[in-house]
Amino acid sequence: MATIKDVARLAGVSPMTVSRVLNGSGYVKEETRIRVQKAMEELEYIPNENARGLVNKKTKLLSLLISDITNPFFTTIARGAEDAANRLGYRMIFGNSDENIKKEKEYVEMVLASGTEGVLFAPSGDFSLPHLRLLKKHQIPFVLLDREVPRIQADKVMGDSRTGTRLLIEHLIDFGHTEIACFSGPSHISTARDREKAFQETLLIHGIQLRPEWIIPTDYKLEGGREAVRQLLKMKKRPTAIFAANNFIAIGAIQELQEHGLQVPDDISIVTFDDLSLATITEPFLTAAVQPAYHFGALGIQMLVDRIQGTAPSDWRTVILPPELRIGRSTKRIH
Amino acid sequence: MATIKDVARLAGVSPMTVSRVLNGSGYVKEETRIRVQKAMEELEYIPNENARGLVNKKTKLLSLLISDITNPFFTTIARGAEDAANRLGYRMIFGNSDENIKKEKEYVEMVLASGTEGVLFAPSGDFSLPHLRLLKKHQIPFVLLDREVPRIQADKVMGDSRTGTRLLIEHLIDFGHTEIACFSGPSHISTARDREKAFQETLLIHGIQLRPEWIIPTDYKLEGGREAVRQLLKMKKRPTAIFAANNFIAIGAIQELQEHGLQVPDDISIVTFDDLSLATITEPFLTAAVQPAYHFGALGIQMLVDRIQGTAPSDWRTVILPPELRIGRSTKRIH
DNA sequence: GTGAAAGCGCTAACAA
DNA sequence: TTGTTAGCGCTTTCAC
Repeated sequence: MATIKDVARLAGVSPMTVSRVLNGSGYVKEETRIRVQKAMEELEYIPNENARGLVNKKTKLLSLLISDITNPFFTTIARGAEDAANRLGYRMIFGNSDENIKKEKEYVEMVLASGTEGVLFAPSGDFSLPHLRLLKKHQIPFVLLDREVPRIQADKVMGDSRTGTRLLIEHLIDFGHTEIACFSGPSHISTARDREKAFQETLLIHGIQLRPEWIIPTDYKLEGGREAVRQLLKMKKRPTAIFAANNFIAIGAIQELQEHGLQVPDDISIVTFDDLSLATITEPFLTAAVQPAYHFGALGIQMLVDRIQGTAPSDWRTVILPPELRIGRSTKRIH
Repeated sequence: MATIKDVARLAGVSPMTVSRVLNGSGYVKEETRIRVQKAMEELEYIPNENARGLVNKKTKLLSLLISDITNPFFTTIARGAEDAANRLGYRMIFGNSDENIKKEKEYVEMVLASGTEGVLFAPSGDFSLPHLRLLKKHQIPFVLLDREVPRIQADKVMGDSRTGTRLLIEHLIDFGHTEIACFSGPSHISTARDREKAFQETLLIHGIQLRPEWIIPTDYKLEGGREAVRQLLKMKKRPTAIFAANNFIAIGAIQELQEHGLQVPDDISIVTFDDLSLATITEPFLTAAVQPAYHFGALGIQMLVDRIQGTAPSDWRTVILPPELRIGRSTKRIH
């Protein structure tokens, strides 16, 4: 592995001159520059970023921490983030916390240890607070993605859970449903709280009686949706529709319903947040409040880089990206 | 940001002692160790991995280069890789080459610059050769994933394109199809070549006449499938079934067919390699040769770490993971 | 224009 | 059991 010294020796200059050529800093005679560049190519020299970072703290490295790499919502965010980062001259590393606070901690420490200049952070939930505090303490700028964390000041790119939920529930009401269950996410995740609250509000506004036993808290995973269905099926009275707080819950629910011989939408309708992008093979199956995931990522990186380069306004910015109602085949008009 | 010196000062020892506590190397009096650990906690000390890597070349960092982060096949690989890496005490960074040789090059350089100990590499195609040579030159071990690259010696985790293709085509034949088109991938990708070849062989074995115009080369993306359909629809004679070389081609094809008023499987059947995991909402829609993506990743990391730690056999190993035929609703019996 | 010296945070090798 | 010295690959500062 060639070092700056090897290049210097081959080019017959000092390491310092090579460094100048590398960084385009200071004055270097055109002739010397060319000689150095030739030497770099010949040795297939690649500057050691660790060493560079050690000296000048500019690693041109950003991190993206997402909470579930198997969820298309987050991988699409990753794509948006990556494209934006490359456009702005930054490299990216990705970490997957897997909705797991311990893994998240490890990644935050790894991020700190790696010399990242900034973090795009999709927190696993409220318990992410200490991790964010840690980033603050180490003066690493970050942008919060998708989920709020109480008691933390930061730039944020958020969805609009309230509007999305309202659109979905009103679509159900429009289709004649008044008996609607809510498969909610974990209460330590802000979007889960917001969606559940908006669910209750929307019913209230439309004068629909709320049945507390139909609000089933679960997690944002397939198994959560399955478990919620099992609970629901034990009850005497069943709803005609389900509002699932995220895509995985919806799919798990559909799978479990299926296994119990219930068809969507014939036996029960279902709506959800976020789609599966690719799963929309023919017409979209899931009726969903679709969020612009790619823009979550791209915008987040933009804000992060603004903050790193000091071009962001001094007060924190929150951008809210609205969801769009996309009607699929998972909902059916009744009555 | 606290350094090892700060910790040393607070604990009243030399940096070297702190280093020993950190690494569990050498002898440290129990009492001293505790004092140092207290100091580390108090300062929320996180060792700078760059500096460590600079010294001892052991960064405990692995890289995964995948060719399309939006493809569930690859994200599932990522999960498998990550789990295995964590289990073995390594951290991971992910890079997405986006099937783009230029981006791939940038990532390889970034990987080299980052001090990664090894790379799990899903090459974008044959043109990845120079990048692999570069890794060799820098003595970074790597394991090739999913795709072969001619003229390179390496450990490999591969699928079995031949068997998978045969299973799919024979399923079609079994369903009465003899007029089958092949939407092939780019010829610079080994799996695409293998699948196309296996397609031809299987037809031959079953005495089915090959129609060269029905072999349509395209890329492994949605748009590729769409474009292939447009070409197909211009022809006088249309097949009753399509063999798509990967999942994205299949989906793009289905979408485009749909837009031309053709239904799958009623008007045309379709089979493909790899599923979309989540897209299998109810029963699986796509009839597919499903590959064990998670194991691709997990096994790849295992082999990589074996190589890094010198516990691998001296000659190169190739593991072939067989696909499984999963019959969905995208194929229909005819005659 | 170019180079020498010093140091970023850490650890291997050697001393004590 | 602990500390000192030197150096990983690079850049900053200052001299020439």
